[in-house]
Amino acid sequence: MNATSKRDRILDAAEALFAARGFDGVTLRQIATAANVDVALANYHFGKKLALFEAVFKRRATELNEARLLALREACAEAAPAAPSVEAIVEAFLRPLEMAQETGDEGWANYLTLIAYINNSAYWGSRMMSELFDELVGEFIAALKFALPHSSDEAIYWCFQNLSGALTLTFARTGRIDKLSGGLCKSTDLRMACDHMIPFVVAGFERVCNSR
Amino acid sequence: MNATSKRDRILDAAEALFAARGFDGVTLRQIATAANVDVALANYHFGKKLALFEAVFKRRATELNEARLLALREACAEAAPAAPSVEAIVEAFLRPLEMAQETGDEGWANYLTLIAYINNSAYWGSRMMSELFDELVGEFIAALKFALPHSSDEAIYWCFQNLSGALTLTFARTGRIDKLSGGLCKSTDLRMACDHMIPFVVAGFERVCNSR
DNA sequence: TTGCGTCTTCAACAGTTGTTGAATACGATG
DNA sequence: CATCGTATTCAACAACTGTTGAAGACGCAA
Repeated sequence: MNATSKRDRILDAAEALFAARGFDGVTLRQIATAANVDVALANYHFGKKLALFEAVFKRRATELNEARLLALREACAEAAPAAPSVEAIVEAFLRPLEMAQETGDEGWANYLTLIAYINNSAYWGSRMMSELFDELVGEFIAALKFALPHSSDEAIYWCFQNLSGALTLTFARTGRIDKLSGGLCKSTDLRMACDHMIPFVVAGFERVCNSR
Repeated sequence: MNATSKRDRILDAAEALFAARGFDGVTLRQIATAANVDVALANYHFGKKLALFEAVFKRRATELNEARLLALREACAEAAPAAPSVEAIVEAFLRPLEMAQETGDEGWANYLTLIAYINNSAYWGSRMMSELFDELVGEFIAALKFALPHSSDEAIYWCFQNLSGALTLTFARTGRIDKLSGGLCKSTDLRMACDHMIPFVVAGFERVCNSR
């Protein structure tokens, strides 16, 4: 019924389940059942449970990073030799995520939820995010420093943390905003979230990073 | 060596461990060991593991909510009959958290990290946050609508989500900003985080919620 | 066919999990 | 003292965990 290989089915099932319940909240048997596969097969392809977790996390990282980096380079090139606007930088950071969603691929949505889980986790956060995303984030921070030359570095890092937090909670798709708004806002609607997040974040950067 | 009751020691240990590793990442035996207590005692006082988890989560909720609500009421009273400023509302939401930290009580810091874990979790998020915090959040949203009369409700909810996300990631204390900034910013410094978060968030609200 | 490397299944392992019920200690009340 | 309710410990349960090694199935080359 499913055309993909068993190896990919394991990755997909693990992606969905790890995103929903976290590393410790999921058993290999649950993953195997969801993937319609024998328990031992996960071990054959990926080794230990932790290695499977990392494989899921790494699978889509490079594709995502490349799309973001490309968008940033374009924004910088358009504005050169001047600095790009903060808005252009933030757009480059966020818009590629919508494309990921617009493919209609539920896997991408699960992946973003997994990122939210890891990035917000006291245990996994610094352990796993740095390796795959710090280089990219460094480029964005450099661009922001260029766009906000009067700002202290400290202010830029804190503002970026605010951006990262807003994004992370949106990725998590907890459904809380759906309840709070009485159904007016849907936490699965990444496009609407970004449409409101971008001007919000840009205004924050401009106010905090221009006054010192 | 510890003057507190065993029941409280269990709560404290569970708070710290659940915050660090999540519900499924912690065993009752780890909690019992950390609290220097027998395994079965947790079951005697709290029943099932899930009930202990909820007890930890509820323990400090009312105190936190009351402090926030008091701050909001004061801000509203000062401005009455006009609406309070967005800044005053956001301050009322965030400043009580610093007081929690300034007591030097490590338990409060752990509790806030636990909130971050729950609020950002796809599984626990809407399940547990609503019951304890929705009433309070409703009051803050009402105040924000009053302070931003030209805004659509939709915009206010999305902006509040951004605020909530920024706050959540800061609570999580993942140490990632420490690495990114090369030690310039410390994720344990809640006061510095709030000092940058408040103007950031206020600027976001004002821009997004005044243009429609 | 035979062989061979890769993929997949099966059965089982030792260790750990949450949870329980009986037994024991404690501390106040009578 | 004895009594009683609460608090705590002890030992053990059945269920489930990640992981493993051997056995089987598959596809392809010779």
